[in-house]
Amino acid sequence: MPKKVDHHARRTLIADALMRVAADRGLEAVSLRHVAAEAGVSSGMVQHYFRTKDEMMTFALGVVGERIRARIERGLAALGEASSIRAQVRALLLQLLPLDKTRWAEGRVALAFLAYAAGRPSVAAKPAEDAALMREFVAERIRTARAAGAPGGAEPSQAATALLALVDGLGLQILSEHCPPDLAVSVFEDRLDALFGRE
Amino acid sequence: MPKKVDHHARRTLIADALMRVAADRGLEAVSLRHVAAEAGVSSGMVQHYFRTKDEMMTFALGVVGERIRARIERGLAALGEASSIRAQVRALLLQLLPLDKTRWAEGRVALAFLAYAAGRPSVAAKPAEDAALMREFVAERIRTARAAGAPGGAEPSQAATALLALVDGLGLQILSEHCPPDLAVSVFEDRLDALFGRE
DNA sequence: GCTTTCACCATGCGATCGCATTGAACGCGC
DNA sequence: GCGCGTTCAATGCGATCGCATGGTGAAAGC
Repeated sequence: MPKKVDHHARRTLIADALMRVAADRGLEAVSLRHVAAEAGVSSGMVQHYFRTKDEMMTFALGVVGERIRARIERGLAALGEASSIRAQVRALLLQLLPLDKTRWAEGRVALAFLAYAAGRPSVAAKPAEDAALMREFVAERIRTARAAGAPGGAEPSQAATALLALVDGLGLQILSEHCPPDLAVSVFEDRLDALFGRE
Repeated sequence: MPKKVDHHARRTLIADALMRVAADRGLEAVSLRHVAAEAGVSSGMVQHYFRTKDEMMTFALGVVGERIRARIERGLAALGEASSIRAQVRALLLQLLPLDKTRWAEGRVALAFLAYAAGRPSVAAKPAEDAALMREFVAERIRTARAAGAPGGAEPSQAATALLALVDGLGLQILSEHCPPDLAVSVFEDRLDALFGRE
């Protein structure tokens, strides 16, 4: 075999450029040529690693998902062993809020992709699956917290849906600048208090 | 003056076509030609009523906002005079959830516009203003409900932000099919119960 | 009746799009 | 050292884009 090249690394490099373009010029500015220019490579090379634009988009969407997943995992790991359920759920969902520059840009891209994926079921499948897993995770935590004496309320899976929706909504408000980040966090913490008790 | 034509009606006709295209083929399929074809007019006419594509987009966005506003007003009016505060807030926010075909399509368009308006401050200004008004409306209702004995909680304006965010998030989940509409409604009603008491 | 004014259409320009094609450069197995 | 397959750059095709242009037809004003 000739020239050994790390395919995945190259694809990720290109996907990064795509996200940079999408974050500060909008998804409609994402074209093979623009992405190639942003990545500092030829457009021929982009085509070499992604046969179609859709393939490139889908891959980039996957990268965003993977980044978020990794950040969540890191956040949970940084919590240590004997952390409270509230702290775990808090750590998980806080990673979904666009509170710093990185996550803000990522949120912008995610929003653009959300609109892009609407009506492309094959593209939306993976994120939907991730969301379902997350809901189940949160629901499970609520169940065990309730068993340990946390105040009751709606059905756990329903409460999880509500909490996820609240976080999504807060993220949206931050991205569209309808709400300062710290207000969003405080709203989020209030809801956490109601579910798991104040700490 | 020659031929009298209702400018606003023509523009609305075109905006309607734009929304139909955006709803079922995505915002990136919105072009002067496609919109014109969908509206059954020549592309020259579209250009006659909108000097630039951006002007057309902005107008269409305004139409969506106006539709939502009108629907809210109708919903509130249908409530009659002596309706409870809970019923008023419920009527307002229920109009924001994409519960039927019409509102679902509208939600899709709104989502696409949200991504479009990101990074176009002049486009995003009007929706931001509307959102602020709505938050103030809800906050005010919460204040008067509290004065009349409703259970306390977070600061009214903060509670309003939370409720708005929840509705936004639920809308998102419905649009991306992460959550069936009736579950979203039930989640929403639970939150209403917590704020204003069950009825 | 002639001009003016507005509504509308047809055409096309320059740019950009996604993508296919072609071929050169390069490192490996033989 | 020679063929071979991978990597990547160059080029161009056909389609489509936003938009400018110039023209036509019809109603209103004098």
